Amino acid sequence: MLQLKVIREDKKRIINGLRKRGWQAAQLKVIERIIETDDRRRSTQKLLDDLLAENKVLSKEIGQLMGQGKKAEADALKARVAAIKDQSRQLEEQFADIKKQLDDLLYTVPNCPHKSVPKGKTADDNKVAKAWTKPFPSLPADALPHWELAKKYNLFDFELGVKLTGAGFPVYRGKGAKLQRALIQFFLDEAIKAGFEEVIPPLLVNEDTARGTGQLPDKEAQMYTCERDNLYLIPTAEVPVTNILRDEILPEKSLPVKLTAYTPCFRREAGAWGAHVRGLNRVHQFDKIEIVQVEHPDRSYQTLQQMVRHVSKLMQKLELPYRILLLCGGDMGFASAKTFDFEVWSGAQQRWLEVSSVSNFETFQSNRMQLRFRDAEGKIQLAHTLNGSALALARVVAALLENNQTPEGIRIPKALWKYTGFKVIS
RNA sequence: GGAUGGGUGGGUGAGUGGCUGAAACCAACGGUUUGCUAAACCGUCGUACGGGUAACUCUGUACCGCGGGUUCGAAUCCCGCCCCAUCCGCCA
Repeated sequence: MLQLKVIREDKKRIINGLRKRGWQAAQLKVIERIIETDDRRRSTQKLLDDLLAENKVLSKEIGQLMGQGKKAEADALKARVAAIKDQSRQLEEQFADIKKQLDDLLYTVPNCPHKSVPKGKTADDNKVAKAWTKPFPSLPADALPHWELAKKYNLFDFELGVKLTGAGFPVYRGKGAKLQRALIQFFLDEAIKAGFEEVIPPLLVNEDTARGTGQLPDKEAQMYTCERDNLYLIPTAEVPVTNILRDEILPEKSLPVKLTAYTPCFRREAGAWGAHVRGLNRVHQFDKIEIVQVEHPDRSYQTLQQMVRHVSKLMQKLELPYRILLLCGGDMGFASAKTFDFEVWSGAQQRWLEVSSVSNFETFQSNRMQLRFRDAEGKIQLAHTLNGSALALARVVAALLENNQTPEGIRIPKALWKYTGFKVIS
């Protein structure tokens, strides 16, 4: 969530930012409400603190009087303390109430877009940051979409997944499974080469962790839950990996923290089913390699660019036609200040598929998570968090299969040969 | 799942009702000494939210797993919850 201090001191910038997300005057009123509520919180706290301070002093006096055997005088003070207590109880309730109101309001405000983020409402307003200028792969007229290719070459099986679990849980098999594993290994190796430390986190997380990265309360419906144990299946490795640093105060010299993890991701995608979701285009369980960085605020936008370059390199090595979009305010995620999406061209479907999203969250996550560092002057500041998919598998596989189909079989890009052990699927 | 023992600052760990935001030690940081390193010595060394200030200093409150209760006063006593460790059972 946004920092109160920033909302108060930088109100204009925040309001302008929210306008870029398409916020109207009526919605923007929440900013004033937040400031008013915070004013009430402060004045209530002052009253309460003063009362408690008096209480403390009197209590000490009573103790001394009792020690000296001056019982009558002590009793007189006790009466005053009792009155204070009544009052402070009331104030405490008020204070808790105001604080809750304030938090509830803060939870409704998304991150303020960076100044370079274009204004816009929907995906149509996104800017192409890097277009694909080379020709698309030329496929035969009877080119098959990946779900047909999967049947033809026995690579994965949706019906079987339905039998075992339900729709959206594919079973990969044979060379399809091997390809999956090869990609995971390839992506991890590339991340490690780029200086990320690999971690293998739990796939189930507790409530605090889900709250830390903002899945709770914003995206609760997106997650699968284990109610009995009060745990959540992770929708992305971002959740456990970023939370590794929750409630930490890092020394400045340890920045940036660079972590990577391969995990399956579980998403309910409730209500998201419609056109264009056949095959691997949208599934409930998919594999993803995530890269996470915790960075000094002064350097986080350089770091964002560096992460974009890393993902670009992956695309190039896999010989996939891709483009990079700079998301407009209205299409950005709730927590993000700036996001680049990567899309690969899916030859047989003749459409772009989103395979990566690289974002700078600035202090939006770290504020909620209390992820801080001690700067050169010894002051404690919130760190910036960034993350990106590098890469999400299912759709990459879809594009790979479709784009590389030939009459002789499906060509595997050279970069993967040493991982797959085969050059063609036939 | 059953039994027992625990949760205190970055770590170890003392603390049973007021003198405790918390001893001591370790780690860390700064300094003295030193040719360098080490050792020794000195010093600093929790967080959050307020008030005040031009600013540093100053100042109030809260926090000893979480929530509630008793009391003039709670890290300390009582109740509920959560978590952890060990043993047994089960098991990859």
